[in-house]
Amino acid sequence: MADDRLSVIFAALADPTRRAILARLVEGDATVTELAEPFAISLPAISRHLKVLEQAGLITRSRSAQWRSSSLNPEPLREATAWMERYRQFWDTNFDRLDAHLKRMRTQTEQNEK
Amino acid sequence: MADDRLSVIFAALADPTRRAILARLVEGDATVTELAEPFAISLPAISRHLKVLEQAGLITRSRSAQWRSSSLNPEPLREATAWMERYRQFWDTNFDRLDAHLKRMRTQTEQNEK
DNA sequence: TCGTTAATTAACGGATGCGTTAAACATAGA
DNA sequence: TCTATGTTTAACGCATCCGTTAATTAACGA
Repeated sequence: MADDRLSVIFAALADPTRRAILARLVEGDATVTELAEPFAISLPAISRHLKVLEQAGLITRSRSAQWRSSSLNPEPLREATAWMERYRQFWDTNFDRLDAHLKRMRTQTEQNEK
Repeated sequence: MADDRLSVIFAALADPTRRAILARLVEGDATVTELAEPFAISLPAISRHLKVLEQAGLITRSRSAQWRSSSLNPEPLREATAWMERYRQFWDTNFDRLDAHLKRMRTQTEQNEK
């Protein structure tokens, strides 16, 4: 896999188990065992998923005694959506209104600066 | 890779060459050869990337004589952003979507003007 | 029909992804 | 210190991804 940041983020999201883990973390921090509970896969597998999420910056982890707590850090999702926003005009008709509005504002600003 | 729709979409986006192809298609439909031109990889490799994008629904293809034209279909991006939107409240405390969008657009515009 | 152009498919190699089980590590606590 | 608990690392198997080159398919056009 390419190691640029966006690729790492999208790759992390391309697994349903990892997306489910993120969804679970919305409800609050959780330990590895807690996160593993809903899934029919081994603990080491979950551990690896968490590593992937951590490397993508989607979670941060803290240790307290022998427990490793994961917490959600959705900032990378902002980057990912920012990338996709560039395509919004192709599916979102509201964008046209917004874009027109923006253009008007810019024109206005430019005139003000003259 | 899991074969659910979101996984397929995110996996398709997890490659910089494929994202570059999508970016190129914003400017209009293109043939395989045209799409391959900026890259230092072989035509068959591009052909496979296009297949991945097509299976993710991100492009549609038409044939005219011996040319296969690709055109952008960003609908899957809407699905992907829809999934991510559920996390927006965690990164955008102001939650002023319009404002954020305008800010992004302005930045982009400024960069384009440089 | 033959040659040219456009694109895909076939066959292969190497890297990575995702799962497993077994072993190791880290900490708490009797 | 010994044991239990939580988690990670090691080692492996198998599937998939991503690239290559060579061969094949498809359509045009002299």
